[in-house]
Amino acid sequence: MPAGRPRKVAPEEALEKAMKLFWRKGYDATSISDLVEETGMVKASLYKVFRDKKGLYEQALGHYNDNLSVPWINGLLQSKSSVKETIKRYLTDIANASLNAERPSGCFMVNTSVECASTAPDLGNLSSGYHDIRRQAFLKYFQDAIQKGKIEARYTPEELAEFFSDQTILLASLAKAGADRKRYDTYVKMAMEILD
Amino acid sequence: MPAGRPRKVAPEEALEKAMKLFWRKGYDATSISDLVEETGMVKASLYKVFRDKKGLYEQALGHYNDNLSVPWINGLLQSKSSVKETIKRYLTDIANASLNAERPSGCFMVNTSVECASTAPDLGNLSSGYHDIRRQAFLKYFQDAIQKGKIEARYTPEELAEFFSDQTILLASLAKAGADRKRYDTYVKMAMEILD
DNA sequence: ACAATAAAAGAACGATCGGTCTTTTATTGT
DNA sequence: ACAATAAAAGACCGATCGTTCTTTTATTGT
Repeated sequence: MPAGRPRKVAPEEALEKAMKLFWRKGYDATSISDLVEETGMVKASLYKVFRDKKGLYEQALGHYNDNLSVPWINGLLQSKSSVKETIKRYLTDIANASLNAERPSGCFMVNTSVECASTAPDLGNLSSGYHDIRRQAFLKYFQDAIQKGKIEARYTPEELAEFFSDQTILLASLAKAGADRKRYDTYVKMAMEILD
Repeated sequence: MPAGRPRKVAPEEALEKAMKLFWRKGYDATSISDLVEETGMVKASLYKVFRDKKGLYEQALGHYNDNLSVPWINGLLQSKSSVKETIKRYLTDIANASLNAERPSGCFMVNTSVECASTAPDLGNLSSGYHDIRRQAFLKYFQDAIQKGKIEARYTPEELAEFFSDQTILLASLAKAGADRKRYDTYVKMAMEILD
């Protein structure tokens, strides 16, 4: 342990809580005071550790990608089920998460793209990069599936990756637009038709 | 003309300009000063005419619905082309609009849902209502199309309305997530498959 | 015990926020 | 000409914004 007064809150914990707050409220509507209250970390330390509000947001978004988005997709990639079952699971998992009132609604990456694309282009671009990572994971999955003959190649892997990766954006936004379980079920059923 | 000093800016013009600014920048990131500068209307008059910031936003969103969303869908309803052509036109029109750098990106209603659903629930609910109007228009269209035998009824009108109305949300968000023309084309081609 | 270290605690910064109020100016009806 | 009207013009409000600074306190190494 280094010299000096010990931290009240570990940076990792603070980042986790900041992520959830930004995810729920967005960039502009979340104030530094909100973040101090939520994380329990004192204001000066927030600036010391995370540089400034934008720095904290960037790290929160990276934390979301590393701890939620990427593991989620890796779960997909490693599934031993059929392609249809795997993709359907992915879509319904998003639906379930979106309808879970405990969680912040939507996807942090989508929220960022929509809110920040015009007003904070660097945050928008950062988010676009994470969208690309998700699409690349889908691409890898479909390339493998087609190569192994698990699905017939009616579309290229690139097309399938584009389509299903993009469904993440839609499903994440649906709850915010007022959709309930029934509307989610209808939508997922129809989107799955692309694999029939 | 009533007594008193005449308006520098007509309320209708101010509303139009306020709408575009809110649409582009969002609720929180748009300040009253921004609105004064953009509309040319003095601050006191903005408050006199539109009550407050939220009142102006509500009216701007209504203006968007009445002047952009509803006419757009009415154009759809009155199309004499085939269902597939009509729907494809609707989707590609959104893609074109989204890729047009002149326009604010995305759909004002979607932006509102995503930004405000958690932090300003009344604005979120207002937006949900307009989403419902759009879905109802699609419902009417597909009910009519199926009744007249213009498409085979593989899905109920409700399901088709849900699916294609929801594509609006996705397509509007795609540009914000960094999509280019090619990705739009791929996506639209695949979404159209639901009508094959 | 004591210097060095580093975070907590919280005061303080100028800028801007949404919103109101007073004063001036332009118009209409008489 | 002149009272009535209503918007323009802009000063002004307290609160809050993001950010920095100083002071106090808790810890480590000697």
